[in-house]
Amino acid sequence: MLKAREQVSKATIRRIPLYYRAVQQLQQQGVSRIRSDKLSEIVHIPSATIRRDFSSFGELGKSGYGYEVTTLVDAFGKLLDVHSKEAIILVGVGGLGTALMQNNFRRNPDLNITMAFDTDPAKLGVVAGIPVYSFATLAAHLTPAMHTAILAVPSASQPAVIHALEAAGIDAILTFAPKPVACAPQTTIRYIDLTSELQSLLFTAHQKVGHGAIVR
Amino acid sequence: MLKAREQVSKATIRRIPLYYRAVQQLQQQGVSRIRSDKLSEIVHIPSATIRRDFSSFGELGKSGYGYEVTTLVDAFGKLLDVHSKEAIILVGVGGLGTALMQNNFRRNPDLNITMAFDTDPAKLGVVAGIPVYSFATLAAHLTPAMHTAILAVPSASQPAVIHALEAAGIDAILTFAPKPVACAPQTTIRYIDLTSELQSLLFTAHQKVGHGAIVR
DNA sequence: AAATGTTTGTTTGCCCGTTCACAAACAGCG
DNA sequence: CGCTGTTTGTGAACGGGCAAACAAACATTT
Repeated sequence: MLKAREQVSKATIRRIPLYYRAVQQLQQQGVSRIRSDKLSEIVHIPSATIRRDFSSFGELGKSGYGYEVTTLVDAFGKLLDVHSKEAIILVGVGGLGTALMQNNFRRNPDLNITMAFDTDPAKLGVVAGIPVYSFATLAAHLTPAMHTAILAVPSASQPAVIHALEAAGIDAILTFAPKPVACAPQTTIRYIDLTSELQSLLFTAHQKVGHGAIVR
Repeated sequence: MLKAREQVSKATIRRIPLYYRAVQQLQQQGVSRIRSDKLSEIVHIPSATIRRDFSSFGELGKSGYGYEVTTLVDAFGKLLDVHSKEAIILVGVGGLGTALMQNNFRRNPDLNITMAFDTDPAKLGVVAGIPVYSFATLAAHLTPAMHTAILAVPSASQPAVIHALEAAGIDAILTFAPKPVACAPQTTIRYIDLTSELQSLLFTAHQKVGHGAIVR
């Protein structure tokens, strides 16, 4: 059913979570089968792209019929390693960090921030049911199974934090600090820079007067 | 000096804020000139790409010399319309919305959330110095100069909110709700979906064991 | 069981963005 | 002022992802 993982294009990878969410909702609504052109209206992605994406994971559908929703949910769930109870650590318990802890990916019960760290002694304790430890005790609290971190720290301290995380075995990092940083080759970093996003949004909005656009 | 705005590639647009931040820092550090290969080490973007990006705004540099930092700061500042005091409205004063208000793009003094809206009467008042009004009074509080909004509302209510915003003259929207939505043609929407970002990060991190990657 | 209509998976061509590589242009210096 | 070394800007090749189109495959109906 599922192809061996050859090379899946980065663009496709970024769309998997969208697909997964959509078919999950369909399943909850009691829909048992779906065609690519109908799904296209839901996720706003061309049906040709959808079929090409799906086909890169094997033959999930049937001609003249469509896709079984259950099949898709299972396939994407396996791909995304849902139900593997990913334990995520958070570094930086400021305004943004606190908001993330309160939210804690409620939508996905298997993605959980399990502990947080900060250098400010005033921040230590428990926030939204999650313990906050001193950043100095990072290595002592990490288990070998933890390899994912979210960073909500000031840009200035980011390089040092990333260095410490790598030393502690973290190899997947999502950060909100805009400072580009050199990292170890096995580390994957995803930057989310809110100010940049906003500025480039404003630029395109001003540029194309009269033509709207959805920017992904 | 500055080219008339022809077509600037979307990829380039997304990099402008990075460049702007980098050259601003250089200026603060007293650096007066910079070469493309040196800048490449700072922003982690190939020097060829940097030169091509810069050249799409005119001839900003001098052969055998490099770029005058002042020239770059001016050019990117003009491009991004810095100092135009963009007034931004926020809809949804939950955990994430509150964090955004506290932060309020402090790094950029000309990007400001000036007012917020929520449907919950308990949320009304003032948060971080910013007034929070009832969402029902949206149209009454907006001025014609306001055309940018940030959404931190539940997915379910997003379509209705976007519809109301468009009716009130908003045409640039940054949203944190993952639900894809149909919008008017003149509206530009940028989605930031934290769960999706995290899931695709985990997928690539698991996929490429032994090969790291910086995902932008 | 055959005929018909529908939908997938894939092929093909296209477009955008990145990278390479080099000629032209300029700074620095003797 | 001419010479040398350096760096830009860009033409050309490359690669990846996207949209269209179609043959093959399956469901459905008679």
